[in-house]
Amino acid sequence: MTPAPAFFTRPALEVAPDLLGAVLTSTLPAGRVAVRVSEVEAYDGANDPGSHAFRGRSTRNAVMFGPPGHVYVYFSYGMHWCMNVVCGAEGTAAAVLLRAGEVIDGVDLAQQRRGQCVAERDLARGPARLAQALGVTGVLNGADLATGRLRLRLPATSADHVSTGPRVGLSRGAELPWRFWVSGSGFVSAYRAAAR
DNA sequence: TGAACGATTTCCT
DNA sequence: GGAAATCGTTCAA
Repeated sequence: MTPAPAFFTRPALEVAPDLLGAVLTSTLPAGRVAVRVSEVEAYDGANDPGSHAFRGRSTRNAVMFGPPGHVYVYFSYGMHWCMNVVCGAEGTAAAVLLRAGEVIDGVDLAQQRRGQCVAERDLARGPARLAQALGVTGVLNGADLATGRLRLRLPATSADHVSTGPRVGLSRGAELPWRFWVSGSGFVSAYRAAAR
């Protein structure tokens, strides 16, 4: 089922676990790739020291403050793209980072983007890997999930078992258990404690 | 105007 | 287990 607009108009902490099992499909000139989401992280704008929006609105994070149901794509470490689903009421800057998933359609294209030697299990296991497998870059920043080249489909029933834990790679706010993943899934990123 | 660092990945030892 | 790659954003001066 395609989620109703109201699905996204909730706090990130409520939307995040509901996204587990959802299928994200990118339809671009190169072809179509679909990924079943197995790991996410919640970011709660103004109150969250780990969020890009913690210090207020800026050119980069403007999309987070916009209407929910859109995609926030950012450039990281000078070489990687990562994608979020904007949620919460407009102006709240809440978002959910898609950290990992399983490629269930368009495996050939995903492998072409990621590299022929990459194992199928590793095609979208990690936030930057997931974005690369789907062909997501900055040009899709702000794209609307309802009408754009990216579409989201919710599972008939929510994930059976959900695990929670600390978020990955943050120097601040890392103690909050705002990471969610499908228990026992092999398509989950490897945890690494924040550097520093 | 400059310096530090990051919601990461990959390759090396 | 450790470090490099690489650049836009942010913060300090």
